[in-house]
Amino acid sequence: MKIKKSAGSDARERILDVSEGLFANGSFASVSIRAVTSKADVNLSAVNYYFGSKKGLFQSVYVRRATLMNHERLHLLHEADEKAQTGGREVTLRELISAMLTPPIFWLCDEEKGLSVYIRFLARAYLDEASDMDNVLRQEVDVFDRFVPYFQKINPGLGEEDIYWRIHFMMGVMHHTINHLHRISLLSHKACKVGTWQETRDRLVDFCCGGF
Amino acid sequence: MKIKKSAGSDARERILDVSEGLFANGSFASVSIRAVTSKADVNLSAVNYYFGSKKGLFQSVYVRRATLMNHERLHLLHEADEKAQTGGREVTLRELISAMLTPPIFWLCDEEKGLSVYIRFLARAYLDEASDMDNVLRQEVDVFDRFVPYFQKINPGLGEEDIYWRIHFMMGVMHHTINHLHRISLLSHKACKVGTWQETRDRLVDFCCGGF
DNA sequence: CCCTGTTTAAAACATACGTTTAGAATGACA
DNA sequence: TGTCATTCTAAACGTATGTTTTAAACAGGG
Repeated sequence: MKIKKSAGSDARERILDVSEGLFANGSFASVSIRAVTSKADVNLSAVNYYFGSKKGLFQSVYVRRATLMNHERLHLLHEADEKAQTGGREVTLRELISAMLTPPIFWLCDEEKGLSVYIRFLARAYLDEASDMDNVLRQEVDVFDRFVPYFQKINPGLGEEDIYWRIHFMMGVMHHTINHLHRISLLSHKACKVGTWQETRDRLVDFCCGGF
Repeated sequence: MKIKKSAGSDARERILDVSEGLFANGSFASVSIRAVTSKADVNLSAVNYYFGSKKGLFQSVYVRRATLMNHERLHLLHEADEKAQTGGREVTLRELISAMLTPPIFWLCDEEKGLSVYIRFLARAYLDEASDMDNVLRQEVDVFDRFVPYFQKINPGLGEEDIYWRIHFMMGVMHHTINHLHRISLLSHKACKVGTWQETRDRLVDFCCGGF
């Protein structure tokens, strides 16, 4: 049950990398510790040694990058706020939505750094009961709370309830886009191709701006 | 490997009902045949007897209701088309979107008939690699194809590609709404409550109409 | 009634799973 | 160099899994 947090050898990191990938493609139950350890080229007991349990591993995969992503969101919000203040105007709806969606979409499309895997992991983790995702959400909720006043300033007619519903919907579009990006070509009989991440992000932001 | 299709005893139906519920709440791998059979109060071997395998069971759960739902969608489309023709006008965007979203949302919120369980099952099945969902999608794709000309007539400026992207986004909002309906109250600090299905549907359709 | 096909039942099979244990290797520091 | 905590390894444990097998119960028509 003891969970090590000290500066791990690279074995620990390798386990996180590998399991992040496997959890991104399969459900919690369908990914076995043995699959993880053999692919990470570490001993079977390493997972239990470093993370205490399979569930501990899963949560560690989440934690490793979550804070950074939400930090990026707040950074973009802050940037937009500053730019608006110096320009003597309000933050635009598009800036707000873009601040929320750009980090995950950007990460998603950045194959090089392996962040894309994490995003797919995240989107899947939302649905998996095995991972205690209410705690996960709480971190995101805190971030979204910071956005709410801006939405209200832009559209004073909107109640808090309306705003939360729409944020909720937005996350829906995003997670679905993430999880089914490859399927757009099937759905469209190959008419659609997945382009750059900016293209995807713009389409998504367009859609969400319209929704708001 | 033989799959029975004849008029089954109610054991077969009971297995479908129970596993539909279990698969709606957990991943394919996390639901065991033993959990299904014991809850359905049938013998362990019944699943393999009736459906050949666990995967066969999963697909049978899907097939049992899929055709009906897509039929409802087409029926609503047809209805809207007729009403428009007699009125001497075009089918509206809202009618189109409503035709696509109403059946699943309606089913989702109809606790009585147990259809809601199927919708949650469906939304989850989209993400589960264990179930060969490309075949599943093909059935939906055929239905959506019937909608495309209408979208084009409403907005001739839109290319096929744009339309498929937006349909894709719409499905995203819907599946997310379905899977996380209970979470809206957490996200909003209990400001939002889940009301009637019409209310949910209207919010959803509003959002999607805006997106289009 | 017996025969035939279908359905249910119990048991066993082989394998895969998460976890634990006991000990070897390693490396830092005295 | 010897000590000690940390890291890694190999093996085993107990349990749960999907599936198969064998045979019993059942139903309907000749």
